[in-house]
Amino acid sequence: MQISSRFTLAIHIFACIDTFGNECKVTSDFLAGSTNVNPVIIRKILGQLKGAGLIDVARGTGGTTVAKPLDQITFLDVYRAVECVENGDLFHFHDNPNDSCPVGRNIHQILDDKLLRVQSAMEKELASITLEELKQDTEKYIQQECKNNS
Amino acid sequence: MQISSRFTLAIHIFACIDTFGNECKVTSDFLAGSTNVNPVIIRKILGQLKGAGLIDVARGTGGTTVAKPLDQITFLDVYRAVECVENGDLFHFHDNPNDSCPVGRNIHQILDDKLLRVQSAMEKELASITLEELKQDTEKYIQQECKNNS
DNA sequence: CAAGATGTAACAATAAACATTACAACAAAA
DNA sequence: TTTTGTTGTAATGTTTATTGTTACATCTTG
Repeated sequence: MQISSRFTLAIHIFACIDTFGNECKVTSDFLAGSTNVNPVIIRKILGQLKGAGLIDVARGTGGTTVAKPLDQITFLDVYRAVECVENGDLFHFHDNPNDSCPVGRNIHQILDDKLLRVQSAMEKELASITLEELKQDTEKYIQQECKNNS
Repeated sequence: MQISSRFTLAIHIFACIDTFGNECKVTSDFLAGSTNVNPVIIRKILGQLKGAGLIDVARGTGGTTVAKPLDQITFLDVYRAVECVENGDLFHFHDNPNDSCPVGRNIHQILDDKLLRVQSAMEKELASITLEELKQDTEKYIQQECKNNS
């Protein structure tokens, strides 16, 4: 299965805060409009991002802001915050390999480090992308679009 | 969500062929025993591996063999064969970002290449592991176990 | 032909994602 | 202080993919 859309949603949320945060209040309804996803789903993701210390959400009055400098938040932080994979493991292992078979008994010994290598390679790349880069690119593409329409 | 256990099952299957292929016939029932997974699930995976040209399955008589030299099959080949992710995309993107929002309209432009970078890093690592390495390690750990018991 | 496999269809069970309604708790402005 | 708009969250439903299971036609060889 694919990695939950919670991740791309979370990134989309940050792009919205970057773009609209100065002009207007970024509420869960606003984000629901931009992403085309139910506001309650958005609020759940906001809760996870808040729990990870990446954003602040204003109770009562409403609105979301980023809690840390953008170059200090990576895609990996976001990925981990929204818990895309259970237990942090990218690969789902079959549950009860047969203990009385030499292969079944040793399959974890054999495989686990290899799977971890793959997972680490992926996470390393996630860690190399910051929200600052996201902001730069978001501005770039939106401005490009403006030029094309003038 | 995590990547389907079809992948680790497929690798487990190859480890069994490596280990038992010379001594006995590796049938779907045998593999079901070692993995502790239903034979029909095994047969479906065997069908996918066969479709990708990685193994031969003997109709009627039964039994599975590897179709290519082990150092010419990578974990990536196996991963792709068992179709762990839809459409080949590791990340699930929310379906209909709002076209009338500047961010919603551009989110794919902004994100797609970054997601691809991450996916490629992961696939590159998958491609670096061969079934030859798997076989070596399988033998190693099983022999280690024998020593410990003597 | 008989025996033991594979290939596959059909259906059930489970689990996670995502949607939706509803409402209490909250903070600020009127 | 009441109103207004928002967040937090529970409860429930819908959908989709996974995995399990039964059943049986098909195949190969002895």
